[in-house]
Amino acid sequence: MTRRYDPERRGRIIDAAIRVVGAKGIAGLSHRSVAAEADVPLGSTTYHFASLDELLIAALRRSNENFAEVMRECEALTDPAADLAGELAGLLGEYFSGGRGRAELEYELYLAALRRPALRPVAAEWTDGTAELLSRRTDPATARALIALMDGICLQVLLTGGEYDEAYAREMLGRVAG
Amino acid sequence: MTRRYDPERRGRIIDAAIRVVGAKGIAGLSHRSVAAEADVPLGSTTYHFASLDELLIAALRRSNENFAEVMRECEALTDPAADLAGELAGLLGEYFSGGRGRAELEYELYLAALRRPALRPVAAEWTDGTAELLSRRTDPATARALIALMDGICLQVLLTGGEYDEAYAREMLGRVAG
DNA sequence: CAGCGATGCGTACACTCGTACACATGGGAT
DNA sequence: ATCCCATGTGTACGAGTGTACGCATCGCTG
Repeated sequence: MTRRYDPERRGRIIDAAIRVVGAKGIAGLSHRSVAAEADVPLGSTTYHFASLDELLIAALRRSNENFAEVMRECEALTDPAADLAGELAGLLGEYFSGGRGRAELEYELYLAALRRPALRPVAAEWTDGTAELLSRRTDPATARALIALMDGICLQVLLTGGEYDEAYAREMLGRVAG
Repeated sequence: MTRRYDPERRGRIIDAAIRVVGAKGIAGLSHRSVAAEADVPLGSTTYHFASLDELLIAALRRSNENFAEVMRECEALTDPAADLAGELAGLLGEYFSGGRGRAELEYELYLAALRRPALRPVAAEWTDGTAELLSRRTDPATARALIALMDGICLQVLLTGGEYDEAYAREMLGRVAG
């Protein structure tokens, strides 16, 4: 809003919340744990975010922006000559290459919308935004199905503790893309 | 394992846990809330399930059995003449027809494996079992992809608050099935 | 420069939770 | 018949939580 003594404070609290969720999961997220991680007093977190849901909304939105940037950087996605399925499968490969940590964190925030209606609009923003990005290469319905399949593949890896198989992902994404 | 004064007690606690998760989510699951729902004293829940993870494992396993039974009942899944994609899309239609409650509950238990390694083997059991069932109609890789796509479609419905579109699901499942 | 609202800070309270533990009881083994 | 242990019960404690509230401090506004 207007000026603040510490204009960065709100943002630093969001960053701290993301680190806390990454380290301890949403179950470990509390006003106090965030305050400690951000090195601000307890009252400061409750002032900027009246409820934990508000904080989660901000964290999910930032997480979405991070991923969206990764996809925008992938120029090949807009190149009509490139193999769309292969590009997407490669993207997921990079996504998992840095360990499960990042994927776990971002999916945990995303999946939190299941039980928190307040998060659903933000989750929908991400789905719609990504679908629009992919719509430059296919029709909207196919774009949504590609996202669904990517989500499902990631979940199988994350939930069962398996390994990501890029060739398999490429094959199946290719079938959907047609 | 051997005789108990109340041989049903353990089972009743699991049922109560499922009801609690359905009503308040995993976040609302505690030894006390389960004990109240099952109408047993607090000490009884901590005796049968040393940790909440143990209780979640039992609940997820029971939830899996419920869904597996639904799939077994669907004889068309083994009929080589039937349209596999159409059958699966119809199955999901029934799944959502009774409201979001049941799907929310079962997915919440399933997704809990993301942050609880103890649940991953149980989640993997479900994936493997379903894949095996579907393998009577296609190759194993395609079976897994069908499950992934179904998971992704369900998630899009549940996370964004949208409606389930059976025709769309059938079309996309058909592309994967080939 | 005076005042006022936004922002920041510290503390206290009521509540829930997991856990531990002492004790009761019934059933199967010897 | 006796004993032992799995099972069942009640209570207490310490830790952690959300929330509220009073006070401090800064910056804009008039």
